Amino acid sequence: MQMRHGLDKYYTITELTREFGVSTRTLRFYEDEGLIHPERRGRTRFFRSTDRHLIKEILRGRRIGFSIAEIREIIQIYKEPPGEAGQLRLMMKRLEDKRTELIQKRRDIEETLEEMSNVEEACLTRLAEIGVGT
Amino acid sequence: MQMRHGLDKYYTITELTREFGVSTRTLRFYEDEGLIHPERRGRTRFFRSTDRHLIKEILRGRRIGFSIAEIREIIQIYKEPPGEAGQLRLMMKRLEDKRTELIQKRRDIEETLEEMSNVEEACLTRLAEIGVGT
DNA sequence: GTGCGCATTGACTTTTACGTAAATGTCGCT
DNA sequence: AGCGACATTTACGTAAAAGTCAATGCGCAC
Repeated sequence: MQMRHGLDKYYTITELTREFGVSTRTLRFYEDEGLIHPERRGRTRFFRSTDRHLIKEILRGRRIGFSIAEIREIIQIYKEPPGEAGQLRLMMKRLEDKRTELIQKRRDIEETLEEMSNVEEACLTRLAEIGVGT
Repeated sequence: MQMRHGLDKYYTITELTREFGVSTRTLRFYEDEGLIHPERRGRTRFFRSTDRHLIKEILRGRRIGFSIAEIREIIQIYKEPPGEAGQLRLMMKRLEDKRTELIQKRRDIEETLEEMSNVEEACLTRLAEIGVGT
């Protein structure tokens, strides 16, 4: 009995680099790091939609400021959630820590966005002043 | 005529490292990078409250993911907003870009927080299952 | 089959943001 | 004057995340 998933689209490496605005080096790097596992035909990589999805998540993690190690860990959790109670509890504690960190980060962003609005307004005012004299 | 600000508190480097949970190396590094300018008595640094405030902002920028160069630039803007119209317009464009980036980042964080909630819930369910058998 | 262009690989390099170690200075106390 | 506790300076180290470069391979259009 064979799994059949022939209808999944294949993506080439350059397609994905274009879609996500990253270099081929980056995607190969992620593969080296064990984050994605594109198939091969000869030496050429063929990416499944699952890889594409993973890449999306990796990039999101990157934007948030997660390290490769952290991202790998997260992916691992999705692939095989820990079964043992101690492991589970440990994981939940770390989740809690991460959550705190992210909430702080969100607050930081919000404060910064507000300040940026102020600066922008000041700029507009200043521009208007100058503009009058022009 | 002399400016008098004798009542400002001085902070030692270790006070600040303790308050902010960073190393002395980090604060000296920020000074080397021209982000802060503590005074000196002999070779010893004495930090004013303005430095302390700056450090707070620097660390916030760091948490958000700004590079030292970006942080320096932001500080610069606060110190002397550009006077010329072209400069102003350029700055506003870059502000706009940054804003977009930050908003994306905030969305990333929110998505991640949601997913974390899901994972956490799954963990709890799993724990309950195991717990029953224990 | 030859040339073209994209792919791949491996090795080396770079940048950022500090860490770390060693040697030396400084200050208050006794 | 000497001690201990911090501070400073200089210089080298390092980890993460790619960038860059050179050599080579593969497929296919002509």
